[in-house]
Amino acid sequence: MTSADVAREAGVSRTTVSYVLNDTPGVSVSAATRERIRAAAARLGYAPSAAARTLRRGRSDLVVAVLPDWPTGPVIDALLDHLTDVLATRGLFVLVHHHRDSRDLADLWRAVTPRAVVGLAPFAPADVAAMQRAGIQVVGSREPAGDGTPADGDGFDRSQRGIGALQVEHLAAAGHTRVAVATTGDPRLRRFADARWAGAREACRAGGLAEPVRATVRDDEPATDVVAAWRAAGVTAVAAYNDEVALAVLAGARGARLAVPGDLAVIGVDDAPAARVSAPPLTTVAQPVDAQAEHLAAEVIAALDGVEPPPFPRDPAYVVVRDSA
Amino acid sequence: MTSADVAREAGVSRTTVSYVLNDTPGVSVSAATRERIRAAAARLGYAPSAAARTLRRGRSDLVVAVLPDWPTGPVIDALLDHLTDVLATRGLFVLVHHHRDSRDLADLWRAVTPRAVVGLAPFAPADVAAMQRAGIQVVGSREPAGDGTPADGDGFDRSQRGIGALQVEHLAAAGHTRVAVATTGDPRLRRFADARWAGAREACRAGGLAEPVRATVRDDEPATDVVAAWRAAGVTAVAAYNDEVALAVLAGARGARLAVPGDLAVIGVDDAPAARVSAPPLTTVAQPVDAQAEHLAAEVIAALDGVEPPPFPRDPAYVVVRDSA
DNA sequence: CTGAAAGCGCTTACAG
DNA sequence: CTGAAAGCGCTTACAG
Repeated sequence: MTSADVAREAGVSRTTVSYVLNDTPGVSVSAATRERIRAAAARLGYAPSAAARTLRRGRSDLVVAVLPDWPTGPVIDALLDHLTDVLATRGLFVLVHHHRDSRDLADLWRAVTPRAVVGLAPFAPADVAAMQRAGIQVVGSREPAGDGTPADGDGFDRSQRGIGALQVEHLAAAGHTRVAVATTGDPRLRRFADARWAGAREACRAGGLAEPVRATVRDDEPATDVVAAWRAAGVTAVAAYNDEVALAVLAGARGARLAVPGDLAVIGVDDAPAARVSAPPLTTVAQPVDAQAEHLAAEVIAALDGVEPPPFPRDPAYVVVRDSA
Repeated sequence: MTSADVAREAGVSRTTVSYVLNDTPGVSVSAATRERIRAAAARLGYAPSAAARTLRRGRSDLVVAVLPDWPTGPVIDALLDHLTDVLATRGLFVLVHHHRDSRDLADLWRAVTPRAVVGLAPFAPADVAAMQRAGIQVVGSREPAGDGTPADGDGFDRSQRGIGALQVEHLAAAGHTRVAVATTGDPRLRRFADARWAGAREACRAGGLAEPVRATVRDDEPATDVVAAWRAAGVTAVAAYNDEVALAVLAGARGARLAVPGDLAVIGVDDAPAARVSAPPLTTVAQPVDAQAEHLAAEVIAALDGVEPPPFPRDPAYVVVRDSA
């Protein structure tokens, strides 16, 4: 089923079929002919070949969003949701790929030839260079330098450090001076975890608190032992990597017979639904997902149009105060 | 940068370049020439045009997985993860699309021309027909008939009903006779929710329990009022749509000063990490994700190879007993 | 063992 | 207002 079939069926040339079906501006085709062509296309169930179109035009209508390896969560979901909507208005489709390694990535963009690749996971510099050489717009974060210097350009690390700082500042305002950071053991989230830890340390220093301690806390078992150890070390407040980790800390406090927030204050990140129904309800850091989603979409659009990306929104996170801290 | 450039650089024809770079079987090219071609390709950073290749071959290397609209969760994540791995061994890429409506779907597969489309969300029959007409393999669930007849072919409804039944059977075995179902209000999960409700009713009937009651429970606020109403109606056990809903029921029980499981037993679904750290730890229904992932991948492979799909695994869910029921 | 040529289906200058 | 023709980059019978 090709445009030639439609042309034959409608009694016109492929040229005219293409003009009409693409609404090519600047060509005048009689209303009757247009109607005839559309009817023929519909009757035959004609769908143009994306491959041929892409080959001819030199670009596809696809945008690939590359995610970090699992797990992702509701914030990324919302970002992609919005991106999908915004790009749909330009006739572009967002396809999500779950990233494994670099080899995979190169094969991927070669197999898709997308208009743009949006990275929610950081890309290696070599990957970025290769994609750009192939004419693909690359949006999103570069890998940070190995020396701990934050990656430039996207504000990602600044934003993540801000979250860690916000947690500590909230705890400090309540009078806590010995703070623990409950970090995630998931290696895929390392970059986030490290940035937040850095932010927490900076905030402790800036606020004159003791150097914070850091421990890995699993989200699938009560953190009883860790909580007991913290207690013994004089820790009175915990900044958790996310709400799930915070819930495990809450369970650990129950196990260690500690009152929350009396004996131990706990603050999470994400404002997940479960944070509202825990015992006690969880104080947490929320991110204005809408603003971040707007920003990401704007970045992609800017890249597609070849203009300067908008500035990263400044420290957009805020504390949702409930009962745990 | 085309294969012609590589040919010129290596001093051979495009034919030979194609043979060597694709490892076409049955052609003999001298090792020296092969080496020269590979070196030239590497030096020039040559990547074949996916569009041209797809056009020529008549099929791309892409498989699109269509998800239901948000949210998805860890089970689906694991399914896709495994599918990605398995298909990678055949040189195929899995790209995920988050489905909105039918219009969107048609545009999508036209823009991608994938080898197969895997539906984790149900497809409308017209969509399935159109894709098949375009030579795309369609794997996954059809929309169930409007009259409540389960969709045939994929075992989906049978499996979901089994989950609802399993919850009720566990509660009945503990002596409960008045059971409530806490369902989700999320319209995107309606199909799951309805199937599980049907399974719960069947199990009540089969077990000689009273007809169950059903209420919608949000996962982001304590279900205090609903729990109080159930209590007044003599309900002693709740089968929740998932663990998040179960957590909200737990919070409702706290709010209504009810002991769990003494006054009210609660059972969830998913065995999420949070189920292990709640107060009390949550009894829940787990699904052997690995088996389901195997099955989905096998289904896709079968469709690609044009052979009969393997049978759907039978009632694979099981109860994880903790303290809440 | 290697190359010239056809053709996948489309879009778009160009000619009429 | 409409059509014949070129060409996007690749693969693969076919000829040598």
